Amino acid sequence: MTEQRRAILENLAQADSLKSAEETFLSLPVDTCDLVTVYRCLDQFEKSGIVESGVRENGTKVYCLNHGHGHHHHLTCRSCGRTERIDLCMGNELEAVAKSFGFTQVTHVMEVFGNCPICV
Amino acid sequence: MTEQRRAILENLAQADSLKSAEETFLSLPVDTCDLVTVYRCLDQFEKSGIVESGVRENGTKVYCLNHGHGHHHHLTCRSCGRTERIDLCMGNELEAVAKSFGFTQVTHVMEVFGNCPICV
DNA sequence: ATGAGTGCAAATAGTTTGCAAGCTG
DNA sequence: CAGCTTGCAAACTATTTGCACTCAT
Repeated sequence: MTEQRRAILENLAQADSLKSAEETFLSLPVDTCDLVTVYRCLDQFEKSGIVESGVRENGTKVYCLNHGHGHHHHLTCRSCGRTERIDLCMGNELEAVAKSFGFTQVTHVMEVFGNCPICV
Repeated sequence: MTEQRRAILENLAQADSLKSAEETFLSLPVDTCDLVTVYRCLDQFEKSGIVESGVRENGTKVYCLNHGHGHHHHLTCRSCGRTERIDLCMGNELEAVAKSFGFTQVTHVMEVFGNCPICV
């Protein structure tokens, strides 16, 4: 556990919405670490289950801390990026269908987008 | 309706799985058109509702013809790209939740991934 | 002929990799 | 000390943009 990793995790902990690697990097105190390091850390955090990830409409990967609250999804404002947590998920049903096709190691990505009330 | 567009649509019509712009381009007869044209056409087809799009795990955008069968999702093999259609969708529930947060113009992306029986 | 559609080149965004140097345990 | 971690530079992938040219209507 290095200074950089601690900083990244702290940053994510305070975030109220999902952030991309670059956004995380930019919201870190200057010279905390390199952007590449952020990519590498987030990637690793995800693999070890410390953070969860999602995708924006354009494919950008975004991350949030996995507070142990289990699997969930997000509703993201297209315009300001603000996010709300959504607990709806059909993971089990999906897994069942996928298994009926013989697929294994099933995972899914679901992201909901809209324009939040503030952004009209 | 140009020769290029017809070719792209025909190509999509024969495809048995979702394809990215580049994959579509590569499966087209040589010199049918430029890769940029494929991007532009797919983008426009999507806007006019002729095709639907999804995202791969890595964020790549993929497309398939919208046969008028309505909104649906896909189960994609991580390894060979083969896809199966999934009719499960909680679009309405999501929309309801989103609206309760005051969000408008709600859309969602959902993609399911796994390893198909052939690819182990 | 007029505007939509196209090709080519170049720019951009997001992400990954190689490698040498630095820190952590 | 050994190995994981970092920084920097550079490569790469997917996608977008500018602009002049061409084709369909």
